[in-house]
Amino acid sequence: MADEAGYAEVALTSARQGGARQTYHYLIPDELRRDGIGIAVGHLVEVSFGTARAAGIVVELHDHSPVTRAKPLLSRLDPEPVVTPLQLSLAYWLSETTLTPLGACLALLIPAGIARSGDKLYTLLDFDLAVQPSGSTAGQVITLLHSRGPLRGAQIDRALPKTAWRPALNRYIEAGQISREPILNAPTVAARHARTVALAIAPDQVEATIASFKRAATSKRARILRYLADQSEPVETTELFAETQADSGALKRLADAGLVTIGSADTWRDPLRGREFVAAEAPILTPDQAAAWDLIGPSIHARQPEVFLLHGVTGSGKTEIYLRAIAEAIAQGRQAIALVPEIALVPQTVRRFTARFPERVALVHSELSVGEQFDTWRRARLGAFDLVIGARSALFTPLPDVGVIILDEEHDSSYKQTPPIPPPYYQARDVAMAMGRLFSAPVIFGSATPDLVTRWQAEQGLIRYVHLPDRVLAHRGQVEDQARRLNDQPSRYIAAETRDALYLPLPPVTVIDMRAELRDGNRSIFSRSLRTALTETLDRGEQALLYLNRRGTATVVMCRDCGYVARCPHCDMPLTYHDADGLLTCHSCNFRMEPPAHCPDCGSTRIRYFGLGTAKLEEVVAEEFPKARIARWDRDATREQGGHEAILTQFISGDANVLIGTQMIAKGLDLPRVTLVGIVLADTTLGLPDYRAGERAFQLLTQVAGRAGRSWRGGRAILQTYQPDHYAVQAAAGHDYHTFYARELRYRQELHYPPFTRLARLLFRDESLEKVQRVAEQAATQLQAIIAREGLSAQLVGPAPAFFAKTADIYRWQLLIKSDDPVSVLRHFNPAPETYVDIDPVDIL
DNA sequence: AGCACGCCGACT
DNA sequence: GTCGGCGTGCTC
Repeated sequence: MADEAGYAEVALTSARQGGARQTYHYLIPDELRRDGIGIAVGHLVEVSFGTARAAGIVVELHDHSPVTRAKPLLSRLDPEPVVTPLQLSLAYWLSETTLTPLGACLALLIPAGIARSGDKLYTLLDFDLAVQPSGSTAGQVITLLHSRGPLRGAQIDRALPKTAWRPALNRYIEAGQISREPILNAPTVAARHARTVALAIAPDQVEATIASFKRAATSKRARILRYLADQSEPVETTELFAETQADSGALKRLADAGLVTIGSADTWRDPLRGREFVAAEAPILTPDQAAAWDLIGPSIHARQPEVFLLHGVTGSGKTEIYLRAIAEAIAQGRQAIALVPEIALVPQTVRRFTARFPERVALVHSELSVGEQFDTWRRARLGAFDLVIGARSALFTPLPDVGVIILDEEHDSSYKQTPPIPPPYYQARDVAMAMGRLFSAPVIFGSATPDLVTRWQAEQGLIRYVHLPDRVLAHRGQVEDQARRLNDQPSRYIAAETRDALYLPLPPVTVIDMRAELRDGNRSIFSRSLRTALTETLDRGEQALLYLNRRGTATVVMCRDCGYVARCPHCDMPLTYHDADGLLTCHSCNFRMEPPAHCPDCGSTRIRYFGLGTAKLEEVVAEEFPKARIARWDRDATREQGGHEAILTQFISGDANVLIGTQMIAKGLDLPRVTLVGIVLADTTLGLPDYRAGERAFQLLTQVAGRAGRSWRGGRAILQTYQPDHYAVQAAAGHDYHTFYARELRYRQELHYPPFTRLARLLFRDESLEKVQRVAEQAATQLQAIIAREGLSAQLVGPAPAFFAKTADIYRWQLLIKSDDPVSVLRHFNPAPETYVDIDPVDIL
């Protein structure tokens, strides 16, 4: 066709070239324009880039090329476009708002396994060379190529690690003795096909056929035929062999005799396979929930791109609103996305959603295998799912028509992609809102402790605020049923009731001043109140949660005589002692060493272990509370004891009655038998030099305290601290979001922090302290010039060493930009390599 | 990632 | 006067 565009504009997605800032134009050759092929926007294509091959996505078609020498496009890698037009719009938006190359943004939208990388293929042409291999680098490569045949660069790298073999080959390549060709690696995933079997004869002929066998009724062949006679569809061979105890030999004989036909079928790798779902019915809404639904429901029905903040304490029934919203979107023939933090840790969350929507649900998070990610992506494209549950990356599932997007615990920091993983450093809340506009779909943010910025946006009228003030225990019938089985009297514990729903008070929180405990001569890690409460709880046969946000045994190892503190030689952070292996460990880079017997500075043997971690806490509880059966849930325990689910199951089943954990235990767990929460030390979160430290501490402490008393048995929390007057501690103890919000907002305004400005953070990294400082200072100079030239309103803070000034032998400096429009400030800034540009960072450590 | 271009030190 | 070190920037 004459009017067909002749050039494709391509954004490169290959891992290495994904950082290319521009897009590139390629000539579409005639053979790719013939019938049935064609190049369209969204196609994944192979191109030549420099001397390499690369993969990219077509983002636009043009009649003319802006460059004179456009290379030809080499091939189309997938017959279907891999991104939809809407997704492409989203990628442009992401690229502009995060200042990340378009190719890197598009790479988020396609499964890891199909974003192929380029390499070079090396072939030995002159076989005489191999006869006398020298010990040189080139000789080693020649020997390798001679014995193994043509190899890719990555294969030679693996055989000769840390060898500069590439330049050594140049003269052999020039002499025509070795060839070097650019190639594109094969995808690391593919559709999985399974062999299937079906009966080739009529089912009623089976018995007669079996009778004609020499060894009759019990043979493997007879079992196969009888099994297949009962099936209406072809059966996968693996299933057939498992069911009949037959093998491929017997099957082959049947196939050769023409009694069965062997076929092939696409099979899907499904992360939810094998889980049993118990369907649950929607309960009647409480009056508060009904009021909330009256606002949200019509918006979904009318396909309004509105954003709601659903503010409700733990247990106030937010999930029921989410489930209704999902049901409404599905009823419209659209799909829903529900994001939850820490999905890999919390199977409970998945169960609550899948119980209501047992069919057509997908689970998406980065811990899935490449094959599972690929298959989930393919099925989503085909419209096989109504609901996608997942971590922030689930936003990019290619659903045809998204009808609602839900972010549960919207304040959670896991919704922000953060260095050091590759960019774009996007905030899932912002992406969700952009998608809501693109799809014309409502977005629901839910939290008991909304992010200050979200709450402020609601106050400004940018987001609609919906409040669920009370905690719902459950519905009357359900509670009475449960209570009867447990021989308990629920009415004793219930504060108020309305219609069908029973309400619960929030657990009272007692703040314990640990300085006063010390003054009174109590040097234990347990205050007298917590000790008494824990004893009583265990005596009553109930469960307790002990929270401490530090792992290990002792967090500081110090010389009593000179004050020397054992520090990581690579990160300069104090080392933590772990009793499990008897080693000092760096929690930043995992460096380990034997604890010193003598002080390396003064030679003293008076080395003491201070500070408290979860491992030490476990020891102390075991010693002092004979009735305690302890489960510990932190990163160390998970590694040692085989996974999150095993530890949780131990506690939920009642095999353990005390759960000790770090912040993992704060997130989304519903543990109805917990009646006591002990916050062993609240201060660890408060001390960090970050403008969000107060907010993070408040959110964490409120969440942990909220784990208590989620059944009619009630509950309480005890919060131990050395800073009982800190406003975050006080507000968390009173479950008082509004006072915290007002106080924190005033502080942000005074110090000029978000939401009163926006931040961008430049993080510079280098092995040399001098160089990193120089690069940071040059960046500051360059930015000042840009700000002056463009007449922008922006303020630079720094450059200065970051709080974590050195990690794994890399020095870190940072520069903050405070501006209402940091993107404009940075748009013309050209960052040096190893510089992270993070707009709206969630922490500045 | 490669490869070219370019600007300073050790050699013919 | 030339070879070669690897810092910087470009690849349609």
